[in-house]
Amino acid sequence: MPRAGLDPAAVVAAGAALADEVGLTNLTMGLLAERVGVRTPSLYKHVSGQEDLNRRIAVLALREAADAVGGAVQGYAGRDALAAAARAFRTFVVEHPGRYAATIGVEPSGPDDPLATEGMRVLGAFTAVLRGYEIAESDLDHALRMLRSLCHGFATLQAANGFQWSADIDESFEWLIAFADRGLRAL
Amino acid sequence: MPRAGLDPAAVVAAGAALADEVGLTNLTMGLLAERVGVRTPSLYKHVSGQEDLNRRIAVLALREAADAVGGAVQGYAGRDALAAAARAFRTFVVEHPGRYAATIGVEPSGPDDPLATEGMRVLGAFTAVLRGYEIAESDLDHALRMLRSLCHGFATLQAANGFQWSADIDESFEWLIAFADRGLRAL
DNA sequence: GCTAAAAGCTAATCGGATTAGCCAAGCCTG
DNA sequence: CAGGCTTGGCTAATCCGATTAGCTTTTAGC
Repeated sequence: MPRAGLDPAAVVAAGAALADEVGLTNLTMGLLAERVGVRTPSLYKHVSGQEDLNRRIAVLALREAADAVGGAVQGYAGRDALAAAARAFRTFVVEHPGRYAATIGVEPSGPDDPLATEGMRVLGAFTAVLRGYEIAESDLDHALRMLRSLCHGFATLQAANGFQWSADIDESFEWLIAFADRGLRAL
Repeated sequence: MPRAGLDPAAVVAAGAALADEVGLTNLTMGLLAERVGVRTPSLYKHVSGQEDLNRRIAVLALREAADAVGGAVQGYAGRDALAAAARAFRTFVVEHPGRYAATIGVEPSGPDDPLATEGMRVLGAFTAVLRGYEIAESDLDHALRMLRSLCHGFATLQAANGFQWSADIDESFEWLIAFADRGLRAL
């Protein structure tokens, strides 16, 4: 019986991929074990359980989201930066619904928790976008929360297939970006 | 052994209440059975299983949300209506996080599904709000999605304790309402 | 080559969901 | 008011996924 050569990172990556494919709620230890070519109990050599797995997937997701959003914003400012960030975020959520779902509801245990660190990086990327607008210091937090709510809400609704009707979803999202941009410029 | 006098509605109502208390993910058939004073298998005389229970809780939640938002809007227009609707929605989600969570990810089986009906009622309430603004027909759907994303995103982030930092959450929400109002009036 | 930690495995336990099958309560009819 | 049917509840049993226990083999380091 040759070793599978697993390590926590490989297990987590496979778990995240599987969550994207079958949905986080259908991600089972048995399914993941099968995917990585190992018997179920062997997974416990790398992650301490389902909760731990979920946490690690969440950290991975936040890191990737932060990279995506942060990278997309590079070199842009104002409306272009806003559009790039929003698009990158939504693309990430829609393409990786399972791992993004893992980030919802997990709470960092403290300021040193990687979960907190990566979460801050995502916020940092959006904060960078806001710096391109003339926003009063007192409005910054609120604007950040607005942006976050908008992106999170739209992306999760789309990922959950929550938009049934007529209008084109991409078009709605672009409309949303324009709406937010006008509002932010008017502050 | 006297009868408990249960019926599907009572089971669903208890399930929704329990979900709000302990979180939807911790809602277990055993816990619910205990709550309604019956042994676990007896629940299956009223709901066909966990998935069915979840669906029914979702229908209940959407009905209540539609009632809350629709009722709050009565007699108001424009910014007042927007504020009333948004506040009612957020209050509902924050006070009933469990049952609202049940609405996420469930898909109506068809146009006659009560889930679809009640969902439409919620949308209808928000659509009524938008009628108080001068919005071009072509912008209506987008504006509705924007409003929905904003409310859904903010409420779920708050319910998941997703806002860690400094600024006051209620204040942010009021800021959000004002932001949306200005944007909608500028259309 | 020797050894100990690491990584797999099988077997067993546990808990929650669900099903099978039995029984009593309540209602409706004659 | 008894008989019988339907309904709601119960116990026992099954199933499945998570997790733990304990054994074995690989393999890095000496």
